[in-house]
Amino acid sequence: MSEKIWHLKRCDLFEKLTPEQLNRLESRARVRKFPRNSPIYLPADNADGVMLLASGRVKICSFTHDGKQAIIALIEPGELFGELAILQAGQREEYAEAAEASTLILLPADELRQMMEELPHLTLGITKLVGLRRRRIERRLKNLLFRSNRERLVHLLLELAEQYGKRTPQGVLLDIRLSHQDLASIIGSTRETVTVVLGELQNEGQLELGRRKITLCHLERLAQSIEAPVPMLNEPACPWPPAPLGRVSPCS
Amino acid sequence: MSEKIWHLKRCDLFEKLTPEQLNRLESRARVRKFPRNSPIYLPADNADGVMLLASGRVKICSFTHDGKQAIIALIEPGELFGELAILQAGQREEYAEAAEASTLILLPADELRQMMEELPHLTLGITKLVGLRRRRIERRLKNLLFRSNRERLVHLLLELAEQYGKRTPQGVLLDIRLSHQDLASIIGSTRETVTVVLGELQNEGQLELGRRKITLCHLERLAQSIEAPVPMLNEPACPWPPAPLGRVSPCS
DNA sequence: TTCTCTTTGTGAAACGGCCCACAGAAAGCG
DNA sequence: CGCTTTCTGTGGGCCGTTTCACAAAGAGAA
Repeated sequence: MSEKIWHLKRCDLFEKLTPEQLNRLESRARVRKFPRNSPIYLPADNADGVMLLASGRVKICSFTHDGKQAIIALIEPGELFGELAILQAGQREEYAEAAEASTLILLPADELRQMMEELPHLTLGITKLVGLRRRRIERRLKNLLFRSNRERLVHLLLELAEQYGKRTPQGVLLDIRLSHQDLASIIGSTRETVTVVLGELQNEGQLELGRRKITLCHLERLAQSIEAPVPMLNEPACPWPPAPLGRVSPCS
Repeated sequence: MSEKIWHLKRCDLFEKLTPEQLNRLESRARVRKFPRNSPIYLPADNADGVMLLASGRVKICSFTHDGKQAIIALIEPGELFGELAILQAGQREEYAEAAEASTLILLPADELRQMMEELPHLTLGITKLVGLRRRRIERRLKNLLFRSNRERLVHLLLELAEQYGKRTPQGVLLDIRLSHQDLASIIGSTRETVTVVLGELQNEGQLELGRRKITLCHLERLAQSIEAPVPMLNEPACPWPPAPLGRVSPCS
């Protein structure tokens, strides 16, 4: 029980709740665990709850008519997902799947709705969350329209760098395990094309490939090549990363 | 002044406000008119207000690196836009342009934020608005990924039918004047390709083309051909600017 | 370790869509 | 009313992507 509360408090949205409110939310929350690659919810399921990811990693996807999957978003621990259930019951248009073994906390939508009535601040927080994600998706839409596969891929890499990038002596390591197929599912391309383009970028010295591992050597050059702003990394430890002491990026 | 209130009350979001609240909002609102094709706001502008479209039609767009424009959304009278300014001041990523001569009401973001603090119901309404649009855009994203130009175009036509379709003896008329270039800007294609695909669809008897005018003859067949649900038309029993008196929709 | 499944790499052929160039038709504007 | 601008229609060459087929290497499990 204290475990649930601990996770709830970790989520920005709930950190300002009073202990009573937290207890109330906690009493109606349920913890569930999902093994790797198992579905968390399907479009056909009734959307009556919001999920808070405690640990693991979740993919939000939707099936295309020809059986491929499109990845809409990736969810990290501490993030909420399936939050549109608050606004509208019924069915979802997407499904969620555990990319890794995951633990999550289920919050009943009706409870949240009720709390939102009483706590304008909470509602505002939810609105911001929804709005932020909308902005993110609008940006993705814009970056998909009219752009070549190469440009889309580079855009994606920069986005991933912003969220998952860790500075290392070799460059910025994308600290998330994605296969080429996953990348293709995000940018709407094919696995082969992604492999080829990544290979090209490696030959150009812009990045280094490993198995399910990518290190960007020249963030600035990459960004420049598609006329995008250089992303600022969101590194957990030190907010604005003064490079590791005594180290200078070895990129020529 | 009563004109402003009249428009405010027509917006679902504000219909539950008390007269005092309405007056308060009204006193800080400003009316502005824009000629056809003039910019309403630009990405560089400070995002300090939300707009309510009173009459006309607005395009929400963003420029691509190579100078093309991507149309993100179309706004109809009675709809709010630029609403993300409530959540986050600063700059927008998109710009708005009057597709026709338009009148709109400017609501200062800080005033709205303040009212939202006091009126959970209003906040909930805004959240729903943002969420609804997010869902719409997620659907578009899904429909763009992995689909051919033809499929994307048909999808768009069906979407437009849902929102702007009017039944006529010949079929469902899309009651919105869009050029082939506009359609291309929405689905991320080229003007020529849109022209060709529309021509093909006409040859197949699926639709009839006029200048900036499209009539879908076989909604069901069209929907079937891309395995999409048949859209149900949202025919305004009482359209926003109430139709001129003595006029009845001529739908058979 | 050994076996199996996933992931990555590569090449050839076919196709779709883009770009460019041009022309007629309709609509707006003075 | 003419004139200009916008919109639509059409064709050909070209480049990027997909598709398919196959192979090797790493990861994970027993």
